[in-house]
Amino acid sequence: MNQVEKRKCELVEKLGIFLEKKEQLAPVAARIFSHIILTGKQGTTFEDLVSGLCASKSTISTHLNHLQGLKKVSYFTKTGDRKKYFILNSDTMLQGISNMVEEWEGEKELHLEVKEYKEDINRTLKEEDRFDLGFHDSFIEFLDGAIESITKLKEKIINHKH
Amino acid sequence: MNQVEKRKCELVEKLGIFLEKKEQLAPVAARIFSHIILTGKQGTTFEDLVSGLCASKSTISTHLNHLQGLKKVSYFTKTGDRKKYFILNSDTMLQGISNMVEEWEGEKELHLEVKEYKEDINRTLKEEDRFDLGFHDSFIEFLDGAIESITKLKEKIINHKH
DNA sequence: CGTTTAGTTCGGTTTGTTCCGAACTAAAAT
DNA sequence: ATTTTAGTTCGGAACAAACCGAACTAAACG
Repeated sequence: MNQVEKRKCELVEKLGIFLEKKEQLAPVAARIFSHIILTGKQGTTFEDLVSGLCASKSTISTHLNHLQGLKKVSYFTKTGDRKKYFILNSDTMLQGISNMVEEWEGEKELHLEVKEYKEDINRTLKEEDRFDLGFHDSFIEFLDGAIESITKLKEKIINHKH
Repeated sequence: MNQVEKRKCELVEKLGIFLEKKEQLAPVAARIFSHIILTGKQGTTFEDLVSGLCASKSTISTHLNHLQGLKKVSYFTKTGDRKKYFILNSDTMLQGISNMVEEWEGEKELHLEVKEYKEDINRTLKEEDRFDLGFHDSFIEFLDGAIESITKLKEKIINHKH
């Protein structure tokens, strides 16, 4: 293996570990995703993945289908060529951002619910046992800010594409 | 079980699921954490957890020690009382924020590394196969903004405490 | 028609996680 | 002194996840 390939492999592992957590994927699924990200527009074939990741055909098949189901990956074909060339789905980045927004909105809802619960309980407690609620307000404020700024990023990316 | 207890139980489950993902905890560990969060300053005893969460003593013991190891939970005691009263560690919120900052800084590093790799590879590719790099710059910009705004939140919380 | 290519499907093994029960400890209460 | 309280420790059961190999399909090639 040459230097470039080795560097790619290392980056696939590193990015794989990151994506495994962020996207909740199985190890090999995350590596497939990484490999496709780092190969780019030329596309990656099934065989590339089997040999590049040292995994069985069945494992690659299952996880690759899973990634396609999640709309993270798609493929193009070439005339007179039976292979599929897997590439990132064009809106994967936007999808990732939408997921972050959704997560944060869920987190905000939860903060509101917990805060409401604590407020109700506080009425039944004596002064010194009461919950502090300031943290919830600050955190919700922060989440609103984060949601706003990532929504701007989304716009920016959408505009940049045209 | 009365209405208030039932509401608490439901919220423990809901918050538990959230914390399980966010803090990478086992289900019962996340529920213990939730239960302690939702009990507040009065503190939760070992027995409260065993009966409230319907889990064995060994499970509670293991996970509670784990949470203490992570500095998420601590306890106070009362004179003439052998029980420990478990409460949130006072800086758990700040710790959570620090973790977010660290994660985002790691993500930024990774983006820079991937971008650098893509730039190097781009030199060897023909025009139409080259990677688009704009996304990385936009995302890094966003991360910088997010890091800045959560750092401000941290300051705010620290000041609020005095 | 037989063979190759490009995958898919299924059953099973391996590995890892999560929890429990039983036996234990150490201090306090009776 | 023995019982109770408040836990801890260890071995293993039960379940779930991740991966593999073998057998399969379906299209294209020779």
